[in-house]
Amino acid sequence: MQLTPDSLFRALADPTRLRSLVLLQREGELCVCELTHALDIIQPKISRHLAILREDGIVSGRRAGHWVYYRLHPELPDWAQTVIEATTAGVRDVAPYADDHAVLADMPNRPGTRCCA
Amino acid sequence: MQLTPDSLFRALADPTRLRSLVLLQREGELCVCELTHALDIIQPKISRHLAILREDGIVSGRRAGHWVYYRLHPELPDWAQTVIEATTAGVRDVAPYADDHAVLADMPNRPGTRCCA
DNA sequence: ACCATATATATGTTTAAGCGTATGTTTAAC
DNA sequence: GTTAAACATACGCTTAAACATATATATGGT
Repeated sequence: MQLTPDSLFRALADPTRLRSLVLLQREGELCVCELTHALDIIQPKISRHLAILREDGIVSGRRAGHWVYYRLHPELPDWAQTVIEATTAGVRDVAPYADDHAVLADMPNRPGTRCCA
Repeated sequence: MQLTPDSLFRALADPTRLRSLVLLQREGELCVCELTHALDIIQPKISRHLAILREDGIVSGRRAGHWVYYRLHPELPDWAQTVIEATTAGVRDVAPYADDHAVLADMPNRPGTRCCA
């Protein structure tokens, strides 16, 4: 199934999905609980939006123990990658995207991080 | 007033607006009747969508006699220009964007064109 | 002044999309 | 096999956005 411009832009049109994608572009891979924390949005809402992005082929998820990690879909068409990159570059320093990144960096007990350096 | 990612992507999420913007990116400037013809969409619908794009600062219009010509807004932020350029490049050859372009090229009596070479 | 053409807006209706809450599923620890 | 944590889905509701049709506002020609 091919990603159409229509479905990509409909996906990007929702603030929760856009913030998630910008964060994924910056971080590479994040689990649901990290997104939930960073965006301060309740878990079912994050999950539902990730499901939409997954169905459109915009992100892919992998399970690892308790956690499910999401990333931008590795086979995104070039133009779509460019769109997401350009947007991320353009909004790095503005609200709420900058704050999402900062809040994530301060998150305690992130899975996958060693507890002691 | 600044263009936010939210408003740009909400704008791009509608097929009529996306097709119009792709065509404007390719052609530079078009009047309402050219868009109406190229997309085969009734005039009030085109006008309403152009009004939305205008209010968001995504396009600008100028009147010239009977006609109103629209173009991408000259002061679009870089990231937004990149988004529109990348999308246009990615969809040039796929439906319905390629057809829109072809239909426009075949349009008889386009305003602004000389009737004889 | 009147008419035709091009474009804009207004109105009422329909459709879709997001939301919160509640519940289901998967995994690992014990 | 029971429990708890992480994640996913289902349901009913509400809101917003697109639509078609009708009408209003330029503008230029006569």
